[in-house]
Amino acid sequence: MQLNLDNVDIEILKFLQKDATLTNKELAFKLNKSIATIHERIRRLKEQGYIMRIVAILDRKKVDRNLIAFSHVFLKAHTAEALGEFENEVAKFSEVMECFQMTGAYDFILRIATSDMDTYHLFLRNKLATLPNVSTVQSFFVLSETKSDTAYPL
Amino acid sequence: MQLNLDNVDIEILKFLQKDATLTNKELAFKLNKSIATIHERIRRLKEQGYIMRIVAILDRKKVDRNLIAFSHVFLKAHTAEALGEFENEVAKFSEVMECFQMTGAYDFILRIATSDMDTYHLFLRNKLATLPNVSTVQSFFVLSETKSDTAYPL
DNA sequence: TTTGAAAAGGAAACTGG
DNA sequence: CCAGTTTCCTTTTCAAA
Repeated sequence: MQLNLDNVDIEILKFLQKDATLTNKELAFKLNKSIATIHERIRRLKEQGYIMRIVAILDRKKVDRNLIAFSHVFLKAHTAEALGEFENEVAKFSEVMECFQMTGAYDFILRIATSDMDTYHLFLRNKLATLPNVSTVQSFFVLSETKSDTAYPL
Repeated sequence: MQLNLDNVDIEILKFLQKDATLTNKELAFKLNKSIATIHERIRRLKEQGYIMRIVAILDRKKVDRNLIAFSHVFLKAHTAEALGEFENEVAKFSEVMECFQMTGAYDFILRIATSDMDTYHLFLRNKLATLPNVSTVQSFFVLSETKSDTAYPL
């Protein structure tokens, strides 16, 4: 795939993926460009959808999300409606950070963030397992997070 | 767990998790507080580590990371050194976005981002599978991303 | 596209209430 | 915690190359 980006764009994206509080002035200095050029490049990168959003990343342990689980879910029915309804319902649960439909042995992988094992258990029993089409759920729990990166290498 | 945060802090974090380009002035208006108060709250939230960093989230498909795989890795040896060395080596691979040590049937779950299946295959053969202690790798591929959130509910 | 410069607006630091 | 003020810095805009 050919990226529609030159070196300046790529460098800007690399920096902003790590630290989006960098000012245009700081980026201009790092990249030997004018402030106006940096400004225009970032405007285009947002307009064209390369940069989707700028967000604060929180320390999950400080906001009481100590337990991360990966839940592998297998459904009973596999019609388009069944899949779609599961996706809709599961997206409503605040514990669900991510939902992926998968190839292979499972239908979905969910990443669940809760405060502890008790809370996960309640989520599983009272929310996830009550969805009409859920057949089996296999849960894996994170012991430690070795690498956690939101930045794609460019 | 008792959070060390009042309602104003929580509202600020909710907003900044969604959009960190909001100005202090805008937040002050939304929360009916003074600009000075918002400024001081955010300073403390950063200082105390609630806000770890502010980053740009890119559209991965636009930067040629079309394939996401979850790779379940089982190791041969399970000594502290073996685990630690695997973690170190795997963190160096640019394709590895996340690495979790897990409970249950697998030792690690990796989230791998590559441009396509060929590239994943090369990564698996030439990088991951060459690590000395790797016993088995089971790969699951994302067909579609239904929910993808970096914001923890508060 | 890029640039420098000007205009507009926000952040930071401080006051006193 | 807030309103107001001053200073400084950044963003935004624009005409010209």
